[in-house]
Amino acid sequence: MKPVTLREIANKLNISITTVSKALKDYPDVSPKTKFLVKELASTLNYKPNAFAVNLRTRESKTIGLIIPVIVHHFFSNVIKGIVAQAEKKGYLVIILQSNESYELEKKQIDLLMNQRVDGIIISLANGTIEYKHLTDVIKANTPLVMFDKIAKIVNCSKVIIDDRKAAYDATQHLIDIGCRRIAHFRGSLLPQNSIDRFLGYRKALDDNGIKYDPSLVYICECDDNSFEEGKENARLLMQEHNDVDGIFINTDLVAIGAISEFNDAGIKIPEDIAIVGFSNWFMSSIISPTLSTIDQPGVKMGKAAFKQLYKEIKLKKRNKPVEYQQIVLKTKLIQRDSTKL
Amino acid sequence: MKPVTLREIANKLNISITTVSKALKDYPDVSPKTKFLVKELASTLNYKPNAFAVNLRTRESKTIGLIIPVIVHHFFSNVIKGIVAQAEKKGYLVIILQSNESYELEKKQIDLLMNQRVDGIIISLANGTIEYKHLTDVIKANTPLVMFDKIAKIVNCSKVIIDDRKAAYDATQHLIDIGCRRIAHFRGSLLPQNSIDRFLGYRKALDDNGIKYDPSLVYICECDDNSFEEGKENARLLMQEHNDVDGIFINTDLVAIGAISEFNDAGIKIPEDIAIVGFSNWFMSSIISPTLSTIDQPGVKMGKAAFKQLYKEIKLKKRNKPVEYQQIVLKTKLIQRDSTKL
DNA sequence: GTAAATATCGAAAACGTTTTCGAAAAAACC
DNA sequence: GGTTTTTTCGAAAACGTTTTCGATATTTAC
Repeated sequence: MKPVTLREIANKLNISITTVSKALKDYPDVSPKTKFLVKELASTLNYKPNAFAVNLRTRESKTIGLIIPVIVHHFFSNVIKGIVAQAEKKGYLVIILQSNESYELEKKQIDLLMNQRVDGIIISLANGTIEYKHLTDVIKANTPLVMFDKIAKIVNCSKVIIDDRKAAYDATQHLIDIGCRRIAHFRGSLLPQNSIDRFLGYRKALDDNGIKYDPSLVYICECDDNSFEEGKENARLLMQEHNDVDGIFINTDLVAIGAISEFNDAGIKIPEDIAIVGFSNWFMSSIISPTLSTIDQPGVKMGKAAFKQLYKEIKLKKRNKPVEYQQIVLKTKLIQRDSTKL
Repeated sequence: MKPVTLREIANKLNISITTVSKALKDYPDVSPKTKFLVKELASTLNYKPNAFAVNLRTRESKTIGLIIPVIVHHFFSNVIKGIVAQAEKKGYLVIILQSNESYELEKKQIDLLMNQRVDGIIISLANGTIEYKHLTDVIKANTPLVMFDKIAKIVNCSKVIIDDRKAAYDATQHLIDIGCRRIAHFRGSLLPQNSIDRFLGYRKALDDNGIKYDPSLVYICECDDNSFEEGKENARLLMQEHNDVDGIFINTDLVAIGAISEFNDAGIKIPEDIAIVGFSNWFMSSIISPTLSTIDQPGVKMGKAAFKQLYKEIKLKKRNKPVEYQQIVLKTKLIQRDSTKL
């Protein structure tokens, strides 16, 4: 009933706890014979070391924390998948928390994870996060921290991202290439770095093609959730305010899909009347009608890369070696589908 | 740098560790004055108890394990969301593992969680799971276990499910109500209980309406993953083998969406030529064209219910009280959309 | 045969907490 | 004032492991 301990094994073999422990870990100062006996008995008794005791002693929890804004998003659940898979390979468990895009919750969760003495933390910031003290505190406490996707440039730690600016540039250039000249942009929330970068990429593409930037064509949403509804709402506004727009670059696929749905209902033809490019390559985008052109953002790969970097830093820290923070930039690619096939 | 311990607080105040510990936990045998001093110092030093030490002593980890077949599924990520949210309310953390529908992995992961001494486990079985020893072992070890969605009827523990049989009956009856007479069924994998139940519901509805059951209209997929591709493949087969079918009840929305996509490509009209009902109410189903009629399966609610039950059992176990296992059945409802609007 | 080197073991401290139990001090009672 | 009760504290054991270091026992060297 109760889990087996070293003591029990020691008692049954009439040897000390010390020797049992050493035998199991192949210390050189225990004879082959006792090693054999110990290992055999341990396996028949199905001995499993008590993780708490080990952790207390070694100050390693073999556990990492992951904080993401929302779980129910194709991109994020892919990242989770990548992280969990990679972590398991290295014998690490992952504690997942959802910040719900709330700065306050995010702070509390960081606290929780630190109290749990996780070996490292991977995080994608909430849109509402404007201060970074809780993050620098993690670094000060010497706990490895890796940020991905929604990062804070100012915080000094490793990051796994895509080149949002370039991706947005590509998306906008694509719209221009197929003949769009009045191009709107749904940029979502104002704050997060990737929202900013995508906006800048959009603007740069306009500039480089001699198209005048019109601020009234940029739709911001303070709603903090990049939702389907946001897409519908923005599309409605756009139809009222600008009936001359012939292309839109939209921050996130889900929002783009909301817009498509609204345009479909309103009888506006995609791509003939308005061409649309989304962002992230949600699975959904390939089955909506018309199918949505988008930027492929490799979620699983990002998750794996983030864990790998974290793992590296955990190991370095253990050996008291200096770590140098990496900025890992993953490749994206434009996927053309029907929403931009003129 | 190093985390603060009870000892440090004790030293600074010139009192014993015991008293510090008691003061922080409001034991009655410490004076209000020292309580005040201790608490004040603890908060200025930002003292946080070492979770390992606490756990080692109290044999409570305040952590639960969650094993699900796939994270990147709308239904499952909603369940995760429900569990994580509810757990956080009670101060519990969730370790999430993905079995990838593999029995072997599932076994290993149960082992991992047990070694971590989690306080309880919530699981949705892999399709490949045919033996249940790893699960009964959990129960034997006196660790609360709650199964949801994909359960094993034979295992004696609490379960959170929907009435798959009734839901499937409703879906099939709906097809009959709108005039379908040759109704196929894509049942997915053979093994899991809900696949069986949905099939039985389908069959019962046929029986009750005097429609002869034709085994050749039931499409099984051994591919173990309920995918979009499975839907396309089955749709192709169906078109070759049975051009008289006028309705399909499909095990999962994602598969249904694959089928819709294939039918769309083949120029088969939905619902005029074939009406379709899916299962689960993925978000995607409301935006595909035609929109998909389906059974709403409340993921977040299931997650919350599962955690609540687990929590109850953890508390009961702690007080050495007997627990009685619950079978919680959540309500589903049919959502009619365009794929069955004749 | 003695000295030195090696092989094998175990006692004990430590990780940071919680809780039992007894002791000392203070207060209450007669 | 002496006894009892109450308040307040701390020593110590315990949770299960890891690791240091010293103690035997055995082998090797001469």
